Amino acid sequence: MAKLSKEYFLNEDVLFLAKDLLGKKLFSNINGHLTGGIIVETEAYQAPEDKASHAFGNKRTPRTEPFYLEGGIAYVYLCYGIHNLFNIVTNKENIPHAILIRAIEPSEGIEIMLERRRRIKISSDLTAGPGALSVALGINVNHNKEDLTGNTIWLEDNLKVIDESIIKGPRVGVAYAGEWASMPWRFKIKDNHWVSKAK
DNA sequence: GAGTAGATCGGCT
DNA sequence: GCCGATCTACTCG
Repeated sequence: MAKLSKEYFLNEDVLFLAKDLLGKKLFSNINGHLTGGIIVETEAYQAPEDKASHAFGNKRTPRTEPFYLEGGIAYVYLCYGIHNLFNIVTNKENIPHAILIRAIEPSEGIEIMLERRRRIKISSDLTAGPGALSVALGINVNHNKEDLTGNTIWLEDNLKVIDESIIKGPRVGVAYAGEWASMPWRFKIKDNHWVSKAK
């Protein structure tokens, strides 16, 4: 399958991309271990308007720098002091859009992912939720600003998911963002076993 | 099965 | 010094 190109991530419509990424494959090749799966759940963050984004109001701090780079790179940050959350930066330079990958359906390197997650058996929560997914794929804050068209973390074209199979809903864990918290910018594949359990 | 506390630390005020 | 784009384990039933 074809690797997604730089141009793909430069698309100006982050909501389209968040939806379009469903069904595509996310891979990592870290320390010689190939792991990956099909994206089944995403969330779009579109600053500067979006109060739920770290780059709300074009805020610039060392942490938010990746948002302003050209699309096609990773934004990885530490949440709750424990979890590495993996985002894809999109759109042109200086437009702080990003997509949080919330869940994948494991396909490649399942043994490796089980080991990283310290699990014996595969279960539906292996890669469900942004923190869990990063552990399974071996992604951490060292991969911040990583080029997503290279050979460490990349995406590939795969299934086409039709609109009828996509559920839209409000994003998770962003209640502080007021009216922006209720925007239906979370997308997931309907009836998929591998989506996160978050409400 | 549902509900909740605790973990744990960088970023920002 | 406070708190977060979360997960797990543990309780109770």
